Amino acid sequence: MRRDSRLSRMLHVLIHMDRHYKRATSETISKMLCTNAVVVRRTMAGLRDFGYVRSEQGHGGGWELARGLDQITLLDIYEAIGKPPLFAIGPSVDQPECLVEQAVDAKLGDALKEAEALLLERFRTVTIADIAADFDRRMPEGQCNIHGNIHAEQSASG
Amino acid sequence: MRRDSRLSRMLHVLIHMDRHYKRATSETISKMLCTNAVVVRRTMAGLRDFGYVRSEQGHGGGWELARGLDQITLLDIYEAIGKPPLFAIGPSVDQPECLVEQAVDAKLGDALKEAEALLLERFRTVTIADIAADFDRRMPEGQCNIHGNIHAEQSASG
DNA sequence: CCATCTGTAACAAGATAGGTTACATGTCTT
DNA sequence: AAGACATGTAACCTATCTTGTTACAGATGG
Ligand code: FES
Ligand code: FES
Repeated sequence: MRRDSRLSRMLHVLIHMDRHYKRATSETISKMLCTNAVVVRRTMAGLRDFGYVRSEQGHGGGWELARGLDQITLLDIYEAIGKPPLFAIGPSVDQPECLVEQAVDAKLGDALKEAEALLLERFRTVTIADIAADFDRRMPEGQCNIHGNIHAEQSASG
Repeated sequence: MRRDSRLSRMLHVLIHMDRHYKRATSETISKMLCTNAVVVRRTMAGLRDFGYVRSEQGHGGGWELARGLDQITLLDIYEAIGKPPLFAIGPSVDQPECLVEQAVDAKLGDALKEAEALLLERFRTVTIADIAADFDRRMPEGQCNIHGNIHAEQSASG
């Protein structure tokens, strides 16, 4: 597989949980994300450990939000999924002996650090509620009907 | 392997070619980069196609610079190696139907685009000569002795 | 007890950079 | 012309990482 999509996926599911579900099972979430329930548990385990969601086992269990979307930033989720590497390029060795390579990696590292700082600053200042507000602008009715069957089934049982 | 190191490697070798060699074979370069001669040819083929280096076959052949290091930017080399993806994170699907996911990817994409623009701007404004100047500050004698045997052998024959 | 969940280990699949082997082609020396 | 030397390139393997899948243990409530 190519690029790590865990951050995007977790933002997606958190907004759906806030808007459409009180509580959702890994199975339900896996259908939204077009993936497997084990992948959902694996990824959301980090969010649970950081206190952004709660999980309950057994009959009637599942996942639910532990705080409001305005209290969670993109940076929070990025850290909760384990701070995966942001960049796909980098030096070939960690501690090069060659002074030329040291100079190359230093200059390249400066540019990467600047870009990383900018990216993480954006992550820090954007809450998931901000993204949900963008969703509201795209769909004023507040209802996304692509997986309407799942939503209906849940809101009937919830 | 983890992160694409072709940009770093090409910058490294171009500076060595400017400072220590008139002409270098793929074999010699592969020893500098601790890799294989075929990998060197494969990667430098892009630089040749863009006119930054020349290659000559046959006896006495090899690679040489086609222009001064002050005439080559990091962006030039990044493009010459085929513009590999810069980021290791991204959305899970290209054209999501779900409006929530569209909002997530749009917001995430904005942050990534900003960081990418900054990174490419740095690449555009830094020449390889700038990096070589940093090398001079680290090693005023202008000689890196780690692979001194290779350098000596080349400057004797060259 | 049993159905329903999460938690987790173990392994397979898919993608990509990099390493390796093999061979064709071009070029200089003798 | 012969042979050494060097690039050009295809083909295949390896390493690593995210994701997908199967299997099973443990918790929970009817
Ligand atoms: S995932 Fe958004 S409506 Fe189904
Ligand atoms: S690679 Fe820099 S001295 Fe050998």
